Order: sequence, then C-alpha cells, then structure tokens
Amino acid sequence: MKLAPLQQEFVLHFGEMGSRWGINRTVGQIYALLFLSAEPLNADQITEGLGISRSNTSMGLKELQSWNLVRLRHVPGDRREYFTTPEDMWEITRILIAERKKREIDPTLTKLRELEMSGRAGDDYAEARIAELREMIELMTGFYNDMEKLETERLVKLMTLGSKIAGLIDKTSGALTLGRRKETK
Amino acid sequence: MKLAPLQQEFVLHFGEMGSRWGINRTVGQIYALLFLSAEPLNADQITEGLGISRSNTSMGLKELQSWNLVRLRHVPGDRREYFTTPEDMWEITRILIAERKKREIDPTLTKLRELEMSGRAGDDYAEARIAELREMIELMTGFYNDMEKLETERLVKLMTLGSKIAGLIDKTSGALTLGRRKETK
DNA sequence: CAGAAATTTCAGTAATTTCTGAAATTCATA
DNA sequence: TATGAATTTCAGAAATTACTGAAATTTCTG
Repeated sequence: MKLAPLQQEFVLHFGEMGSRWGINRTVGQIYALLFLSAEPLNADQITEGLGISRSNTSMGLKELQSWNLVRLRHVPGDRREYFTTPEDMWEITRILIAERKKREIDPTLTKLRELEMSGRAGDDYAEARIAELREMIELMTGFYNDMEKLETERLVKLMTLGSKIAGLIDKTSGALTLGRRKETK
Repeated sequence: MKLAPLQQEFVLHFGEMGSRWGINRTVGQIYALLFLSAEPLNADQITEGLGISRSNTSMGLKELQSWNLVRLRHVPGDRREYFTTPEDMWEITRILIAERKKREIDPTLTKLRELEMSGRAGDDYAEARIAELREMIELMTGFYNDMEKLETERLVKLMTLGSKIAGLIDKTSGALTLGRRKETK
C-alpha cells in the first residue's frame, strides 16, 4: 500500500512529534495512519503502509491500546484483527487528556502526598514549596474532574464563550455575579 | 552538599518523571533541586548536589533557560551565576503550560493548516479528519488564549467554581443564562 | 482437535539520547 | 588589557530506547 501524499506527510509529522508526546516514532505513525483511514486496517496493512516490521506493528498497536486510543474491529469472514480510532473527535480528546494526566500528573500528586505524610526531614522552605505544588495540582485536577463530567455540548459552549465567562465572577467574593449583564451600568 | 531526605526523594522523582515530561533526567533533577532551594544555587552547587558532571549541569541549565523555567541571579561580590525558580507558583504554571503548548501543539496546528492549504492529494475522509483535528486544536488553543489573559485571582475563582460555571450556560442557545439562579424553579 | 493462520514475545542489534572530560571561549577585574 | 575564574562547547563513551527476525504462542477453522 502506497500512501497518498496527504497521509504520507501527516504520518511523518506524527512520527516526528511522537517523542515530544511521549510515544515513539512508529506508535505516532501507526496512530496517524489509523486516524486518517476511512476503513479499519489490519496489522499487515499497517506494516506495509509504514514500511516497518510486523513485530514493531504488533508492539505499537499494544501501546496504542494501553492508551485506549484505538478500537478493535472484526471484519466478517476475516480472522485478522482490524483497528480504528474513534470517530468522535471529542472522545479522542477526552481520552488523550485523561491518559496524559494519568501518566504525567497523577504519579507526582501521589508522591507529593507521600512526602508530606511521611515527614521526611527537610527545611521549612522545601516543605512549603511541596505543599504549594500539591495545592496547585489539586486545583488543576479538581477543575479537570469537574469539566470532564460535562456533556460535550456544554463543554463546547463553555470553551467558545472563553473569557466572557470570567466576567461573571465577582472579583472580590468569588461568588457568581447574579442579575442581568449590561443592566448594571 | 548532601541533600536532605526530602530533597533527595523529590529530586529522584523529578528525574524519573522527566522523560514523560519531555526533559531528560538531569534536567528534571536540576529543576527539582532549584525548586526546593530557599536560596539561589550556582552551577557548582548543583553539580555537587546531584553528583553529575559540570558540563551536564551547564547543558541542563541552558535547557531550563530555553523553557524559561529558571531565573538568573547575581550575588554581590561573587562572579558566579546563581539560579532560582520563580517564587510564584502561578507564574511557574503559566510558563509550563505556554511552553508545552509551544512545543507539543503549535507545530501540529501549523502543519495541519499547511496540509489544508497545499491541497495535497488525499481522500475526502482524510481531509475531513484533518479539518476536524484542526478545529479541535483551534477550539482548545482559543480557550487557552482567553484564559491565559485573565488575572490569576479570577482564574483561581473560576477554577474553584468548576462545574458550577457550566450551570450558567443555557444548553440550547449557548448564551449565558441571565437572571438569578434558583429562581426558575 | 489437528493444522494453519495470526499474533506476540524476546534476544540481539541498531539508533538515538544522554553524559563526561578536555579544550575552547567568555567574562570580570586588577 | 592580561590574567585567571567561570562557563560553554563538543567529540567520544555510556546508557537507554527502538526495532527486527525468528521462535513461541494463541486463535481460528475444517
């Protein structure tokens, strides 16, 4: 399978970005190929399309499954396994954020709490710093947990409003500003 | 300089997490050491504290400077350079988000726009998929640009409110729901 | 349930990244 | 502006990560 120029360039880009995103080149490329493919692909098609070894494809697909980024499909009358990425862009986005949080943030939050509990010897400044960092992560992950629960429709609206949202918040009290906008001249 | 147990464990953790965060072990460790240090440290102190080579320290500090994560300080009567991390946890957070967006998201947004402009041959599905991805990134970065402009105080309040914010949005219109809460039974 | 197809595992190799020590350069001040 | 301290650069070594091909295992199907 020879890739179309569009796929080719997209696949190469994902391969290059892979290392910045915490995956390796082939994992990035496999994902890119599946993402653009209208039909599910099997491991041999991926192997041929990317010019890599069959075993590398197998490992890459396992990695993508551990990220929950690909879905397994079965084609009637074909015993091979086929793979796709979710159709819904929001589903993909939610998964990506959840998985990166799990890998990049959660372990540190756990470690910080352990350090605070265990009473390891350290100066006051260091202890205060660790507490500050933990609080920041808690604020961020707390907000994330709230947002993540919202239906996509509401999330889109909220994000589209952007900073208009902030105008609603009374700066001094932290409470929501009630009553209509524009009426308080 | 022998590190206190608290610093030791924190430094090791940052070293291990480094690769997931897109930096290498020593860069993570240098940052961790500076983050917990009440006083600015010079390169020799870092070198000794972490047990690494002087040149590695130099390269690590350069990397941290390219991330804008450390500040240069000069101590009167000492010609060596001293380094600190910003005191303000929010400053650190804002920088981290901005830098990761710059490295991990912006290049892809640019590439997607190029692909759409250049009219590379590709099937309809792939083109639609690329457009969808670009739109998602634009929605996210647009929201980020709005939030990033807010004063910290407002941002904290917004994040603390969390999903209460979403209740304000009228689901069907996308407009803000005006009038008092709780009054529309 | 035997055989073949599909998939996974894994040891060895290749590629890449990180780190070091020595040399070169920069910088401050006497 | 010459000197020595501080810092950076960089080629090679070490460590880590990625990839391959062959063998092992699993999974279907006749």
